[in-house]
Amino acid sequence: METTRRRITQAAVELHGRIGPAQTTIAGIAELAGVQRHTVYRHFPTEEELFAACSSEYWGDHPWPDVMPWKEIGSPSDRLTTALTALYGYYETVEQMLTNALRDAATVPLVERSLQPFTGYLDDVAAILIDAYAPQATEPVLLKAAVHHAVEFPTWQSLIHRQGLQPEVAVTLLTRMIESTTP
Amino acid sequence: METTRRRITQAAVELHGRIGPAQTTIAGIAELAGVQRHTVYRHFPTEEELFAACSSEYWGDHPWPDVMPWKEIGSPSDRLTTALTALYGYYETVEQMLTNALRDAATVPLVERSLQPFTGYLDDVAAILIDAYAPQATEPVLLKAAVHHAVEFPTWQSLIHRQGLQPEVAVTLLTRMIESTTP
DNA sequence: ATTTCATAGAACGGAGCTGTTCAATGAAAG
DNA sequence: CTTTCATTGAACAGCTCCGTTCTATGAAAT
Repeated sequence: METTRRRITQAAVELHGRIGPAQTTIAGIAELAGVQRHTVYRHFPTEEELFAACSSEYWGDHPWPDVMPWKEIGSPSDRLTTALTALYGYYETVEQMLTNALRDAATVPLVERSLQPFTGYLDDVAAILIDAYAPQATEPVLLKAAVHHAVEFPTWQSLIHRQGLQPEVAVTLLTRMIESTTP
Repeated sequence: METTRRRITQAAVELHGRIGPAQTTIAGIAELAGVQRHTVYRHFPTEEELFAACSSEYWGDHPWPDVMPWKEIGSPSDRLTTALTALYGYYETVEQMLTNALRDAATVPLVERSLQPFTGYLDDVAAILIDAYAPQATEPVLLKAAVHHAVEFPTWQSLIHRQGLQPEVAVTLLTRMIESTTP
């Protein structure tokens, strides 16, 4: 039955967000799903398939901000502000999961693999932002580093959570950093 | 015997740096120290005492850069550059341990407690740097956030490792970000 | 009406870790 | 020389997880 499968992946996603993938056990998933451990193994013979199902499930529910509209924005500053604001709004909604997943990626190889599409997306975002500034860039290395840094989730965590900035203020600060690398 | 105790704490520190505190087991420590598990329990009845011994051992071997000289530097820019450069050099030497400890702090309460002195040190550093700029600061909130962000280990990780910047270049970039908050 | 199949429920052996206990060894201190 | 004490080595019960196996139930498909 399809509903059983979904209850399992939903339970897994729930636990990944609550305690993190590293601490999530098959036993825990089965219990939360109200299912026998055995049943989990039937649907997902390998952890790999389970992780894949979780990724689909989660990213399906939390799609990344669409980058297409940003490409239409000619002004580098506007493009940057728009993209960063959207991205930071998105981070608010996926905070728990990203916090746990990025933390556990270092210890659980499967988690790192599951994050690769997201990492690729961030690289795309960064490339689009860099492109806008590229023509006038006098320090391309610094520009690239600054944009990639701005786009990362740990940077959002630092500025928003630990430094207590409002998202718009954080965007302002990072915009200044990035634009300090262009004339 | 005192040497046994030190072999135990050294083994523990070694494992904390290699695989992280969260994955470090008493059994593993005993084995690496070439000692019976029992012996570990004798010297450190509670995990708390073991962690305390590890902290002393590690911070003793890797003392934080002295902040006193920085207070003598009148120029805010010079003070900032000097301090950040020293701090970033220090981060190179404690990278593994900080990477693991900060990651595991979220899941192992004892690790978080052990890190509090270090966190306090970073706050001191930030305060000293902010002080230098404070008189001319027109946006104190931004200034404070920027300095705290610059001083954090995750920021160093991002700029140095993931963005691939040279330390001096990273310092330059962050200096610009910070100084963009003052006239 | 019968077969098929997903699931429940229970159990197995194996692994790794925990904290504790016991007896044996050996070295240093009195 | 004798006592004290740190350490060894081995064992115990306990816990949680793993992956697998068996039987039983029940519902849906044919």
